[in-house]
Amino acid sequence: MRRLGELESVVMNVLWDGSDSATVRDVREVLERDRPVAYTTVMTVLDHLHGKGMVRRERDGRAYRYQPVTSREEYHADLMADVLSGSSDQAATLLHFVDRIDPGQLAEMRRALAAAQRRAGRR
Amino acid sequence: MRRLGELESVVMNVLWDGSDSATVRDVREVLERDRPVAYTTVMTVLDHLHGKGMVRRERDGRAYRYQPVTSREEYHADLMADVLSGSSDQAATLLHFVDRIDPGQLAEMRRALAAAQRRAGRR
DNA sequence: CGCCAACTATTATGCTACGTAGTATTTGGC
DNA sequence: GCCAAATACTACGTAGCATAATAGTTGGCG
Repeated sequence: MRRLGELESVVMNVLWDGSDSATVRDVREVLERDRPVAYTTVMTVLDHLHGKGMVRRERDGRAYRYQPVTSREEYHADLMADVLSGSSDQAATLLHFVDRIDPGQLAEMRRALAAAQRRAGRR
Repeated sequence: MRRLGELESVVMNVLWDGSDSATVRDVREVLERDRPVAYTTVMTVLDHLHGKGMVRRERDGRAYRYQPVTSREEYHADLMADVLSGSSDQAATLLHFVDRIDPGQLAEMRRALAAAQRRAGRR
């Protein structure tokens, strides 16, 4: 999966934070709260994101409406799975991984595993 | 944590595959099996890796001997932990994550979690 | 039904990281 | 003390990203 640049991440977060699809104008309005940015800059970034398969778009009058292909959490999960699959010793990597994360996250992980097991059992 | 480039990854893998520390010459010899590469190129890359904190080095006569700071698996685990900590909803991310990995890895994860729990209990 | 504001498409420029390597300088051992 | 081998310094090309200007298109209103 392609890595995102700084502005690309910011734009994705705007889309993820928004309740539904957004136009270039919509995204730009949010960005403008922090700093000036040209309409075409936002447009180019959204076009890049579209090229990377991060967003879907559809016509709405003259404009496109953009929306994320995956949720923010799915995206992060994909990234994590990518890293793991790139490891030559996944078992060892997982051991180190659970070593690195704090107890709260460990508990979450146990819960997630239990849920996965339930799903697997039902199948 | 800094991301690695293509050649940087190759060089790290040479170090990780080697049993002990390696000089620029050593690394270059391995790389030359696949393609020609200048001595200074390897040197620069190792210097970059040193700058990124990926390798440690010590003098050995005129040369440096390089060795990885972390194991390959620790590195991958760090990357995964980085991605997770960058997520705003880590519980949801973990849920998706366990959804993405195959049953064998799930079993590994359960084992890793159990080991972590044992360690935590002993403390 | 034609115009124009709004939007997209195209093109361009600067920056940074990386890959690549040449040249200059240092140094350890014979 | 010399010199081969190593490092230090410098440089250049490429690619991705941030940024945006300009050129072209179009949908809806008057």
